[in-house]
Amino acid sequence: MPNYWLMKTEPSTYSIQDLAKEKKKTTHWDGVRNYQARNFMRDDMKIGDEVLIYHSNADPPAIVGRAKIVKESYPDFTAWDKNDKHFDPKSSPENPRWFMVDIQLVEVFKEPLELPGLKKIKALDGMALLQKGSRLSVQPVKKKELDTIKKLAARK
DNA sequence: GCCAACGTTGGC
DNA sequence: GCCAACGTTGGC
Repeated sequence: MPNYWLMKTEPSTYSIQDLAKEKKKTTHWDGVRNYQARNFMRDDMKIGDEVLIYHSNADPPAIVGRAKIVKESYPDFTAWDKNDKHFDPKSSPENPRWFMVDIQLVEVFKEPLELPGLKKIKALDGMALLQKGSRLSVQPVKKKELDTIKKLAARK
């Protein structure tokens, strides 16, 4: 039983267009420093799981495409790098605190599904992304929600 | 740039 | 273990 996910990124830092330029369109999703998000990546993400990519702090914020998990969790080594923005002195190679997965781009939506529009879709009412105060950068998505998103993306 | 909603830290 | 202070996220 595959799972479905949504992962946020700030396009000014790393956008889906950046992902599209990567070798094999694959990247490691580093920098997550939230325990709940980490647990999803470390414990629940399996190869082949589908992922929606979301641009936060964008104008407007939007779901911009899809990816899939191609490598299951392993330690986020950027946490050990003093010069990294997400350096965490409490994480070490012996006792890693943070984890990441590799994802590969599947599709960049022709037109981004913008947040204000998504809010109007009844079928997405319960979606974690649309809940007030939801800040989780890695969150589960229900099958029904994923299907709705795919349909919306295909319609454009 | 503002600020509400969260998450984390650390004193007690 | 409580909770105030502080830091971060992210829409607007």
